[in-house]
Order: sequence, then structure tokens, then C-alpha cells
Amino acid sequence: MKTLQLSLVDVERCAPEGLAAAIERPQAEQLASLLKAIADPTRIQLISYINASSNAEACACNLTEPLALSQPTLSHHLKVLTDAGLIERDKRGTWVWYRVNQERWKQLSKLFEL
Amino acid sequence: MKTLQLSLVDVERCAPEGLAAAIERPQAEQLASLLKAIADPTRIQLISYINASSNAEACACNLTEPLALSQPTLSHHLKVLTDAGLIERDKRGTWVWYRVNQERWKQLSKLFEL
DNA sequence: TCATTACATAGATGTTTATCTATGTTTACA
DNA sequence: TGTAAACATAGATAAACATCTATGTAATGA
Repeated sequence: MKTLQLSLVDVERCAPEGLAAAIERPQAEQLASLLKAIADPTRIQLISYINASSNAEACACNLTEPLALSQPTLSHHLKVLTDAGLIERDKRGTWVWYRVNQERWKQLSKLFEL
Repeated sequence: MKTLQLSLVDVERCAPEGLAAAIERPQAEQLASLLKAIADPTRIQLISYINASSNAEACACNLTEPLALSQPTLSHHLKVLTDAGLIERDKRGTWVWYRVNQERWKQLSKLFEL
């Protein structure tokens, strides 16, 4: 019957096409949590400020003012970035210096070569 | 006096170092909203599935099942990605086909060459 | 040892967001 | 024209999150 045949053709046109290697859930969650760490305007600016500082490192004490953040809020964002492994903490006396983890950053950039 | 001098030295060691071009707030917000669109495991998988499909395009009707999503939830995620300009909508009859916007994707990848 | 400074943690609050159910809209076709 | 299928939108809800104030911790220096 014609209708059935057309229907079959239509179904075929909408049928799942062969998927190449699609990202599985656990890896997708891992990537998402890494991206979430960066997907915030304040943290993007933080990374930018750190990287743009001389020696590519910045003292926390110099980050509150340019970004107009309270000290606990800054501390929170730096922790999020540190936990994600995107920046590294280096305590020197009373101050804490941060630098971008270039390895981790390169890892991320590869994601977008998909 | 020695204390004052030391204090000055210390301040200098913590003083703001010359910043190169740091990302300003409006641009940071733009980048963050783009990254937020991807920073979700479901949407990462969606992009992956679309790109891994033959012809690098996928019908919405084929995306609910492999990702175990309800139809409205799928529709929501596809809208988020579409609004961010990361995928493109192409309605063909009853079905809607999506493909990744490669231009936009390349733009993003440049972000990580920082 | 005490005061001060730099930073972290805890708890509270308002906003965003991922998901659901229910319903609306559009297209194909008999 | 009327029905069915594919998708979008609306509204509700619970979880996640950015920010704040208040307080704790650790290091410095007198």
C-alpha cells in the first residue's frame, strides 16, 4: 500500500543515523563542571587579570579592588577556580598568589577542536 | 625608620603589577553567557550527538531517546543552544533538524588560545 | 604574647536554572 | 475539515549558585 510505503520512507529519513563516538554521560559531566567553573563573568575576569599580570601571577590582595568584590566573594571565586584545577594557589607569608594552570588550560582548548 | 621602610618594600611586593589587556566586564559577561550555554552535561552530549551524526546534523526526534529526556526538556536545551548561536535550526516539514554552527564554535576555541 | 593583616569558612538570601506536567501551534495527510 | 504527530511555550518546583555579613585561622611584627 502506498501510504505505508511513504510512511516507511519518512521514518527512514528521520531514523537515527550512525553516530560516531558521542560523548558519554560521565565524561560530559566532567567537562560541564570544568566549563561551569569558567562560565562566570567574574571568574573570566579573574583569569584574565591573573594572566595579564606580570609574571602571569597575581596576589589575591590586588584582585578585590579592580573587580569591585568583597573579600569573601573573591575568596569564593578563587576557590572555585582552584578546585577545578584552573589556577594554582601559592601561599607566601600572609599573601596568596595565584597563577593559571597552563596544562589544564590547554586541555580545555582541545575540547573545542572537536 | 626601618619598620616604615620594610612596610614599603612589602607593599611594593604586593602592589598591582602592570596589567596587559584584561577583559572588561561587558565582554566577560558576553563570554560567560556563551560558556554557560555549553556548561551543562546534557547540552555537551547534545552537541556531541549532533556532530557525530552523519552529515553532522540531527533531527530532534532522534535526540530524546538516547539522552533519556522528556520532549519539553530537550526542546528547552536546544533553545538555549540555538539562542547562543551554537547550533542552527532547520525545520523540514514536521521535523526540526539541528547542526552545529562551526563559525561560532571556532570563535569559542580562540578564547582558549589566551 | 598581643595586635594586625590576609585570607578562609559558615550561614543567610535572592536569583538562576533544569526539569516536570499541561497546553498551544504547526504541518501532513486522509 | 479534522486528526495525529512533532515541536514550542507556560507555569510550577526543587536544586544550584553568587553574593553578602559575621566569624574563624594563620602569619607577621612589635
